[in-house]
Amino acid sequence: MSPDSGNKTTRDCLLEVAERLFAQKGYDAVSVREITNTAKCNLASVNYHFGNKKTLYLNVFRERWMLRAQYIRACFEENLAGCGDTSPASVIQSLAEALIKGPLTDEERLFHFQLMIREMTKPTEAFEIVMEETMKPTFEGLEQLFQPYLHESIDEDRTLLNILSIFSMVLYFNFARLPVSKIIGHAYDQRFKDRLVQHIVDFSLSGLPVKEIAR
Amino acid sequence: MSPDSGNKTTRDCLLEVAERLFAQKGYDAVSVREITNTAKCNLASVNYHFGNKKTLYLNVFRERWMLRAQYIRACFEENLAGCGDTSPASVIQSLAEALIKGPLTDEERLFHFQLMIREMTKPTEAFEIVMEETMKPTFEGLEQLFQPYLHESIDEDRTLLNILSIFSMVLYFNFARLPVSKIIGHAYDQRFKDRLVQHIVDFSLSGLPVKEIAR
DNA sequence: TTGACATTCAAACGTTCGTTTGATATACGT
DNA sequence: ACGTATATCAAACGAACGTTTGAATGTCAA
Repeated sequence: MSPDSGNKTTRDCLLEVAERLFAQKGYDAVSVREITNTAKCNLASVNYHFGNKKTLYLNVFRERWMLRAQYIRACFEENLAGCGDTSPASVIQSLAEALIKGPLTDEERLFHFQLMIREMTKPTEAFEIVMEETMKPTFEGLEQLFQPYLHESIDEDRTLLNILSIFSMVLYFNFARLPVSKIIGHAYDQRFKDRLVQHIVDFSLSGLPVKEIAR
Repeated sequence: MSPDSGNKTTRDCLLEVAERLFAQKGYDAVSVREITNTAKCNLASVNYHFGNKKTLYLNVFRERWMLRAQYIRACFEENLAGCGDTSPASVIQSLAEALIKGPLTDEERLFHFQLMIREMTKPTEAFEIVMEETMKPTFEGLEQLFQPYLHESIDEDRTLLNILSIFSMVLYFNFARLPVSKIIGHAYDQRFKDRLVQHIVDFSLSGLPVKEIAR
């Protein structure tokens, strides 16, 4: 018997289903039975293919989450190359587009950032993967890109805070779609995403659009 | 037998312990036994005082989370009154200080935002409390405060996006202390919090501190 | 002192959990 | 055709779960 529909292996099918469920509900709220029932395979297959539930969760990050992170990064670099320059405006635009519109489906993007948020609020072993192999390298790259354009008086710490601020916006608008929709008052559709990217670029470059120089 | 130490009632003690554990681990990762053991009271007391585990969780929001939200709001209004004006700079400064340094202890603040994040990633009935009774009124108030200072061409939606962006920073720097510390490379102490408030104000008003007018 | 009520307690309830087992089915080199 | 390795299966394991029970304790007005 093949798992689920299609020609995927049981192992891959388990990873796929597990990612969705872990992202939606969190590790503890998902049972092995729910995973194997959804994947239409036997209860024991989780332990057969991954040893235990915890290792399955870890492999979701190793084999699926990391892959998506690489897609996003590749998309960012492609976007940036298409800009012709590496000005802060181009960098932020490329980054926001890769993260908000990017190469992933809406569903994948939601899962990706939900898993990320879960690891940040209650870190497990997967946190190291997210942190060391994705965030740190990305942030260091951004730091290098921004550095030549920032005032000389800006030290490394302040640059990092700036990057973290941009990141916090992207993160928030990705995982908190429900509250964002509630506040804004309309759907999280393609038009809104375009607007969001533009907003993130504008805000990151200029902050609030205030009238006077009360800055 | 009184629960825990001190003169608190069993009920209050349960709420206090439950808030801490739910914030740290999430609803499903905390058992009723862990709560009652930590609170040094009987296993059955959760069901006696609250009916069931879910209602206890809900009451953590009703009786504790809402209270803290009110403290923070009061602190914000106090800060703003002390500024003498309601310019965006004063508003953001007052808001950031109330949320980052504020009237709560570091621990309380962490729990507060962890619970908030959990409701945003996987909303339960408590989400309505967070959203309707706290976030929406706050955001509407901020909108009113910012409106007169923003360019006439800025519509309501863009103002809300600006507010959400400021909020996303505050939220992120509050709940993601671990990754922030890892990225920045030093502790989340008082000095850092001062610096954080200053950064949030600066970034919200001006965005990235770029050299030229590449804006 | 008594009776009524509120609270705490140890023990048990039935259910679900993650994991293990041993039998069975399938695939493939020899 | 055979033997071995790989994969799936139904069934069961003990442990932990949320909840219930009924007796024991404390409190206080009458």
